[in-house]
Amino acid sequence: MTRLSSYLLPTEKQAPGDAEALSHKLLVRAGMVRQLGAGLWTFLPAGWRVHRRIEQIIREEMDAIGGQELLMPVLQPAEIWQRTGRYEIDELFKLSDRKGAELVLGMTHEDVITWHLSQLLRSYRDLPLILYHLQTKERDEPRPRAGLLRTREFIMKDAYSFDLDLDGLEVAYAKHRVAYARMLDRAGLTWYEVESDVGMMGGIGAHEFMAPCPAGENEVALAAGYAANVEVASAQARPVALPAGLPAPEEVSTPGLTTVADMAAALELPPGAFLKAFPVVTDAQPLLLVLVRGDHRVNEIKLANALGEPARPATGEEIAARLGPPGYVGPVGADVPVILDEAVEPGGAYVVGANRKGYHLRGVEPGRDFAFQRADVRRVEEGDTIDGRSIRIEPAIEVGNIFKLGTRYSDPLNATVLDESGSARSVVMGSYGIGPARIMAAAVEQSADEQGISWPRSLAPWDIALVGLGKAGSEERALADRLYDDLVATGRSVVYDERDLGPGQKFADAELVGCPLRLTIGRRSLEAGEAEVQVRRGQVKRTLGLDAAAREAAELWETLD
RNA sequence: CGGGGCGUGGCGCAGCCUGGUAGCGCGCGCCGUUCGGGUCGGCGAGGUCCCCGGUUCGAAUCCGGGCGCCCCGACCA
Repeated sequence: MTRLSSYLLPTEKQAPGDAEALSHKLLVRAGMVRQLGAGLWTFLPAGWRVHRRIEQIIREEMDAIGGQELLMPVLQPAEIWQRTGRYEIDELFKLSDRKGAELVLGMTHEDVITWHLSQLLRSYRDLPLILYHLQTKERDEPRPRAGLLRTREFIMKDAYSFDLDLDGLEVAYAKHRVAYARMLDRAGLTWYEVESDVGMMGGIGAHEFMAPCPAGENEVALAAGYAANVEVASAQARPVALPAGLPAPEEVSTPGLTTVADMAAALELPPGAFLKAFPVVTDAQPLLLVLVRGDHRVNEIKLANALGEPARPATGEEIAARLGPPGYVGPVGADVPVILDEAVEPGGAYVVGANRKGYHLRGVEPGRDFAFQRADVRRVEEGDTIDGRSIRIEPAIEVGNIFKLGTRYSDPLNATVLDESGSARSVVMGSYGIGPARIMAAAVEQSADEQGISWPRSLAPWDIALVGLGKAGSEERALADRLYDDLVATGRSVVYDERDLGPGQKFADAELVGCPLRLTIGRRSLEAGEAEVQVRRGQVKRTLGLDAAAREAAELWETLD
């Protein structure tokens, strides 16, 4: 029985003043969620219904690939995280109990599940295994933002696969890709799977599932047949018109010109005819010079992947000590290794810093005038191409991700099995996460309109909203009461608005909350013997004969997205 | 962590500069009205002005410290 007169659905005309993202505004206005603190959200009854529907879709698809649901604690011994080397992660909440024992709040569950499985797995005959749970995660985010999109506490479905070898992992990984595709299709999202960086999870391969929308905080590079997180994307750069070569580099006076834009204007050359120098420092290298075209940017993740270790920008002192004045740094005559981005033409004549304040060199040819190592370290740009197809970059919400972990966790936690020959082998693991609240926010972002939320059929808090007009106790209300019973009898979930409010408010609320179908009973229904039905998406209205209204509405619901 | 903004009834905001009875819209309660697109009228309730300290006869307002929240960047399994 869901009658709005006694249901906690606190709708608002105005969004919270500090809300920015569309999903943030609408989920609050529609009475689905309320904020408790930075990155801390309460799901109110209607919002929790949506969350639970998403969880159910996830469960069904996990079970379909043989996943077994379990439940692990949020509160975890610190020791396990110390053994895997993840205790130092800043986002990990740390605390101690009354006896002084150190604990953490789990931000994910690789460490715990691997610790368990290290005791439970004995033989290769125990494999393969897929285990999952839906459990709260706690993360001390540097900056929670955008309502449900980045929170400090959230529920995640995380799954873990255990196999004897990499071939087994590939099978489990492929199963999850299928399961995730089904989940997101069933949730009614527009989404794509992209190549991604492995990040702090460690491991040997990863994909992300992205739902494009303006509030997304990830950037995705897309071309026909290609999709990648810009963190790892590669593409063919747009060609640049380079000036004619010179027999040798030639110094030019460029006083006060330290930006590519300033120099491009002064020398009347395109920005792509310059080489920007980024001095960086790594554990292994005291100083490295990274060169990219003037119209390009260094992608620090791709750089770290190319170097095999993270790099940080060199300080002004480090640059001055080994090269020259910051702003005029260049590779010619520099006694440091040079990484040259692949988008730089081998025989081209470029302008570079002269390592002397107020001067640059022009006509510099990589290879002739300085030695280098090649690497793809630039960020892809809008208009780059892949096999001739132009790429675009758009924001997206990361709703899920999957990782090939390998033995990143089984090694330190001694999760081994005996193989057929009787020798111990570390199990090969995969890790698979998906966030119901992000799916919820993405669904709002992707399908809302001027009137409010417009849920995909599979996620709506109720299948049908029934609006009963007229005064309480009126004839049309009695009619609406009967239709409510008929609708419930069809098996569809129904929210019945029998509040003592005017029609405008009821319609506005119904559209804000966004159930896929709305049925209206009013005086008109009495006179004409029909109910009005409105499809939320597109707000198309038609009338149904009262006798068959419930059945026909249920049938219409079946046809919706 | 760097930069910016905000904190005043449930929600959205004004008042602060220039110290002196805390205001507006929405919402809420009651009465009447209306009942297919946020109806109209009347009456009414509701606020530690984020916290602590200081200045002052007097602080929402000025000063100091703290806390909280939002946005941009950094960061982000």
